Amino acid sequence: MPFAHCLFAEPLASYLELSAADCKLVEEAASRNVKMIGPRRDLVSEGDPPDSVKVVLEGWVARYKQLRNGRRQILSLLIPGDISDSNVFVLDKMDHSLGSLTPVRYTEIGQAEFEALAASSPRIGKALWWRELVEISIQREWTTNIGQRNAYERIAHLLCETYWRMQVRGLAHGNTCDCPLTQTDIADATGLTPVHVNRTLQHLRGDGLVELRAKRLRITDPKGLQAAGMFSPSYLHPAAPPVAA
Amino acid sequence: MPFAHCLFAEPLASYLELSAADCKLVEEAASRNVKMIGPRRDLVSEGDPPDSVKVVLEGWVARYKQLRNGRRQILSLLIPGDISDSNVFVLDKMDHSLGSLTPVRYTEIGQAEFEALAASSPRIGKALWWRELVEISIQREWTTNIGQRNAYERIAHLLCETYWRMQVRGLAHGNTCDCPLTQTDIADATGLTPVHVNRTLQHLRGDGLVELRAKRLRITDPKGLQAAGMFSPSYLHPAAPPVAA
DNA sequence: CGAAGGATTGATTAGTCTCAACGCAAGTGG
DNA sequence: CCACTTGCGTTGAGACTAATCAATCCTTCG
Repeated sequence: MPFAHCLFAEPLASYLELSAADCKLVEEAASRNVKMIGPRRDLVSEGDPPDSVKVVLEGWVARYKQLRNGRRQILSLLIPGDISDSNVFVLDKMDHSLGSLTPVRYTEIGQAEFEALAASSPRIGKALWWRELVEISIQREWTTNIGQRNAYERIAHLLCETYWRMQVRGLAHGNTCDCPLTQTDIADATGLTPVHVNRTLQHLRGDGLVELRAKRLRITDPKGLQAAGMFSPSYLHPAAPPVAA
Repeated sequence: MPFAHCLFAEPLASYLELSAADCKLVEEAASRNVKMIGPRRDLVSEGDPPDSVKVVLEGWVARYKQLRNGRRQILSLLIPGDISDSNVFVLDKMDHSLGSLTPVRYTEIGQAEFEALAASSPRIGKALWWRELVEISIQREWTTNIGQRNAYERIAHLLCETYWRMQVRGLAHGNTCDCPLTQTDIADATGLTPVHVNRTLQHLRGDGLVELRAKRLRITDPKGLQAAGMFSPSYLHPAAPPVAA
């Protein structure tokens, strides 16, 4: 299944030069147990015992926490090719949920299979650690984004990061890419109100930096947007091409 | 060196029942290359190539990012027994810094030694993954804290978490523990201003929940503070005793 | 004793939230 | 094929949280 190969094995391979044999192992693991789910549904809910690692093949997934007072925080976005936490098995239960933003096609890899995969080659094991470190690195950047930047900067940063990640996966075309986020999603990801997100997006649009309409993101001024969001991609630790400038 | 044992090996051991032999390995790794550093100095700076894993033996360390506009975000706090990221070696360079808040005694474990340790026993490897997952879990909670809670709740949550972690390590006495954070540190950790932190602490104190004076934290109303901060320790995935109530 | 860092206070302003309404487009059922 | 529904985006007015600026106080320490 070339699709699974392209999106799961390749990001790992690009960093670590996995051997053809390694790639085959990864590819197989990611094509064994493919599932589909509709939009706005939980793949895993808080409290569930973690029983498998998920690999997103198609569509977007949000990692989020729901608070008792009704508010929710989106913690991260999983785009095609992303993996939910490696080795979650060592935890007793999920402290957050994974929910689809779109219809999603994904793979589940069980504990035994995952551990076999991780142990099958030192390079694969290392690649999985790398993915995990990049994930925590992104999480730290989000903490910083919400803690230190104002609405305008936050949203600019989020959109920059999103476009950048899509583009590294080969999912961008020119200055545009899919982006199924609603303004409410953006609000939940940035710690703002939907109303304020709306006004801020208008502001960004008015400044000629980005447009976000009909589930598509178009970056009209890449340099400007990066500057506005104080975005510097080093925290993504990419073995990757620079953004189209 | 029983101290290193107690603070580094034991947290791992408590979760995974490391064998005596495993403990010895961990203990040895953590006592080989001990260093000291004064307060308010960087152990590692952004941009440095990561060459070792650090284990905090004594004192507090903050993981932080410095922004160009002068603001800084404290990303997490390392208390005695904590490790900086396992396997950082797979990254090209640090995207944040580690700075001491107090005089700190710590250990550096180089790449070869660390990898040997991780591979020396499946239980140790698993324990290191567990630590890493707990760390990312805490980071997610911080994102949520800053994104969704107001100043009063944020600070209550931070102090709850801090006390809880200290107490799990055996570093609390009754309802008090050391806490070298200045109000400016708390501000940088919660995305607030020092001035507002000051007023909010007065508020918390006035409500009889906590006191923070002379580098000591005293929780005067544990239940109340947990409620105020919406604190529930499940995200710490503790194999641990409940907080003194 | 003087210096310096940290804590505290006051007055003012800015950024963001809240509440409430309305618009628009796509999908659905009669 | 049209009327209704529903989800999402947009707008306005007013309230409030937290930021800013600036000064003073307290404590610790050399």
